Amino acid sequence: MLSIKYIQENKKEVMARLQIKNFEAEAIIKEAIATDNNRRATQQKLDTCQSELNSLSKEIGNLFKSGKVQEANSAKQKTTELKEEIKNLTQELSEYEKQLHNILIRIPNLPNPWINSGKGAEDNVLIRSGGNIPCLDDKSLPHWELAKKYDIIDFELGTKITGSGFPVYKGQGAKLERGLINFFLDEAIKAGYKEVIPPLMVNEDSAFGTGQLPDKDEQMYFVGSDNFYLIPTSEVPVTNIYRDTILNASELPVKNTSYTPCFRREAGSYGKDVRGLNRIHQFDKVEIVRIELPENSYSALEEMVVHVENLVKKLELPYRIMRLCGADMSFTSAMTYDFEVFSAAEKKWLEVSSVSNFESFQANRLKLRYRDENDKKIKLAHTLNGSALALPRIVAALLENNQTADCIIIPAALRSQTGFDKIIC
RNA sequence: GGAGAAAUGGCAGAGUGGACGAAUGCGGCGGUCUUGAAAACCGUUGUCAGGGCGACUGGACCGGGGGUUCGAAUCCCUCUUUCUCCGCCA
Repeated sequence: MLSIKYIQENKKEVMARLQIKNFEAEAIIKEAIATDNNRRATQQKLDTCQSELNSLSKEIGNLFKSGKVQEANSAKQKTTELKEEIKNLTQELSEYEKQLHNILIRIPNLPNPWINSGKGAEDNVLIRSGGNIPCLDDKSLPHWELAKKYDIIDFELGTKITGSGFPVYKGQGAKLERGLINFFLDEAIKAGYKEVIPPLMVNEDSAFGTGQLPDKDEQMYFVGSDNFYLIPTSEVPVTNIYRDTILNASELPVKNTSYTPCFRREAGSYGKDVRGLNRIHQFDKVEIVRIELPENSYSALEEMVVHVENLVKKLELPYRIMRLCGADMSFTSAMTYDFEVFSAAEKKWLEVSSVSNFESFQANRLKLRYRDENDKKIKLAHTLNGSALALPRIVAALLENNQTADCIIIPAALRSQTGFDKIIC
């Protein structure tokens, strides 16, 4: 959420930058400013009334003490009207606050000034690419068939137990999954991230804090009996560790990593890229989350990109890094890099990571602040996160790219984790 | 799940109707002393949204919400959380 103060002070700039996200801003910005002006005027009136009541109350107290009961009682009558007005103004103020809040949460984050607008995914900017795309012969199989051939991932069994999109990993498949999780966690810890294991369900406040609510509630599984949401990413619980917090500047940066399963309903995406592991309802992901001083957040973003790049390099996967254009960026992001790996049998680029700087957008919702060492003022921190990495599509690419006629070769970097160097029948 | 107790500033902990945004201690920050440090002493030290160019200024906040009252940290209702005991249990 953008802060209303910033909007008030930088109206033109805000509108211009929102345009880059193809967001029609003029009407809503005007509405926000008008509502804020009303809010402030109401608060001023209310403050005056309350001040009057306070001093009247003091007077009454003094009158009673000095035994002037008659005068005290007549003074009491004066408060009736004031109290009525205070009641009305309080209600009015809370109405304006609610209104303003409802407006502000509909305004997306400002894209970083470097970002070009674009029309969609086709306008994303290729930053770097690496690795070699393998040449597979005609008999190469897509990963879902490899999964069946080697009996390592069972989609039908998951459908029986739960429903579609809940695969069962078996034998070497399970070990590969666990090995990848350990590999990603170990790499993150080596890079200075602290591992945390958060709850897999969050309350409404947390889901709001990172921006999943109110708009994306249909993407999350909801446990109605307790009003909890199953996390769609560990970004939600891990970032919310710092909700309603004021950190000392010396505590920054905060660098956390966490492995969790992620749960996504994927409502509305049926039939689209859903074969095999490409889009499933429960999947494993290792996430990196950072809280930074504003002046450091972009160098942190670059560091995170390098970290993720090293992971795909070590896995020897062909990859490319795209910087998203305004039109393709998420509501909450100021700058996002997507990582894609090439899955050779499907002949498709698969998104395996998204690394974003949210600047102060999440922090404002979360009330995540720090004390500036120079002017001692409390300011919003910057939050960033990225997948490092999401497992299913990595597994898909590993299976497809490394297949031979009778086995699947495990990349060297992973063998100490899996304990085997190839998957066989 | 049953019974009881509690929730106050960074922490500990006082405060049961007005002078309390809140004693005191610890911690933090600044200073005096010291070659330096410690100790001692002095000062300072919450958040939120306002008004004012500013020095400042008035408002709200004692777990959340509601109520009683001229006036609430204090009384009442309700919710949440924590602790203790009992029951059940990985």
